[in-house]
Amino acid sequence: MSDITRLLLVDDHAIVREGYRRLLEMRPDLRIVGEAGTARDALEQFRALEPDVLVLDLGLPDMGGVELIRRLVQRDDRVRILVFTMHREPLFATQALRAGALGYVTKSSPPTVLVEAVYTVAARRQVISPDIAPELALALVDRPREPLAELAPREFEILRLLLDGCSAEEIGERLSISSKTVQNCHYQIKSKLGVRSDIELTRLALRLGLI
Amino acid sequence: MSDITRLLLVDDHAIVREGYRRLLEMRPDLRIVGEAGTARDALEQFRALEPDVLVLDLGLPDMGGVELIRRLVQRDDRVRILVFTMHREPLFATQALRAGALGYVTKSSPPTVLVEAVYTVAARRQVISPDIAPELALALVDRPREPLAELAPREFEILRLLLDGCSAEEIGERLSISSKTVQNCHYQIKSKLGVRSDIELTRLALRLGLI
DNA sequence: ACCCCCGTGGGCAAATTGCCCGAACAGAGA
DNA sequence: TCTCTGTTCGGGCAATTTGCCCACGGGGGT
Repeated sequence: MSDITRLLLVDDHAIVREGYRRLLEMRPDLRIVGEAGTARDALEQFRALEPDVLVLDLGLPDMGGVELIRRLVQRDDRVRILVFTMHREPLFATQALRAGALGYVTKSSPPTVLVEAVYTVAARRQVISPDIAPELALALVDRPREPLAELAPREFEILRLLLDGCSAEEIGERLSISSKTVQNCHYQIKSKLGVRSDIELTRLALRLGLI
Repeated sequence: MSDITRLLLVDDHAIVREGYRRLLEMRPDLRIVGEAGTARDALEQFRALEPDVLVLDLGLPDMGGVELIRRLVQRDDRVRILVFTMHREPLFATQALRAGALGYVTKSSPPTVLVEAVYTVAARRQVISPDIAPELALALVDRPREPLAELAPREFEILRLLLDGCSAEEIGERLSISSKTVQNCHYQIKSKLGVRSDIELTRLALRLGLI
């Protein structure tokens, strides 16, 4: 095994990606071998390049980040994925880690935290950025059975897109599934969370920190 | 006046800020004189440094970005502010531009768009990133005025009941009107506020302080 | 082998939305 | 007074969505 760690960066904002690309490239033992702005692109490049670590932002335009993690893990459960995102909510972290990510670092973290986390994940060890670790721990202790835990990964994914204001058709297009499936899922979500209107759904999501 | 343009960067994600700091610093006639991660910090540094252009991300932790723009403009209406954000929604752009920002560029834009926009704003000219310009124009043609002022008193009343989670029938009973009238009203409200779903409606109400 | 959950979608009645319309009723102004 | 304009109230009706059913295929567990 080489002593150079090969990275694939996935982030839908090209400028932001360029930014931390430079940050990571300053390390002589890290090499960025590819970049992607969409999940489709990421999957393709991952197959072609076989990077050691995948640095992934959630919220890609064409597929949820969690969904992408699931697919990659399904293909090879030894993939090393470091989630690097702006989302500070414990829910996102738990979803991502449960899906198979090895690390979770927020974009609010100081630059060194990201760099260190890349090395940690490369060594197949788990890491959570310290700024959200306490909340994450508390959230899991306080409410191991919060309503959102009832949601299947896919439902969680679709919920996020719905909360972003996407229509069923838009979501169907992005995820390459029928809009009917999205509508069914929408119904399932409301059913599982015990709300009867989208307004109540949004307010619940607000209370749970999803917005 | 010097031919060097002095910039102040405001973004709550240090890593992201570092990223486009480097991008902008590659231009010899641009100089980043300061950075801030909070609105309070930004105000303080703006007073101290008097930069030519302020590059601002919306969604600071301590104050809304629009509110920060308002305060800066109130102090000196010649400030040159370039909003640089991930938000692609026309609502954010209109709010920011009405508050007094000179430019609005999304983080989905290619790097060169940001750089060009900085020069444009430095020259006191307005700029909108081309990826959202069409939607923004259409949104303004459709609804040129302040959103909530458009609502008739009755519509406002019904809006509040809707936001409380009441169904159309419940509201109809309570107000002694037909549920059909409530539904029509519901539609009128969404139309006037320019939202397409109840989820967007709820989030807009949230931003406007109705919840 | 078995079962169960998950993701996927068809089907279909019931409800809601989107957008048209008109009536009743005010207050404002010529 | 008589129009003009705006608000409230609702009917009508097509198009869409919701609520709830079912089924199929695949993975994982036991």
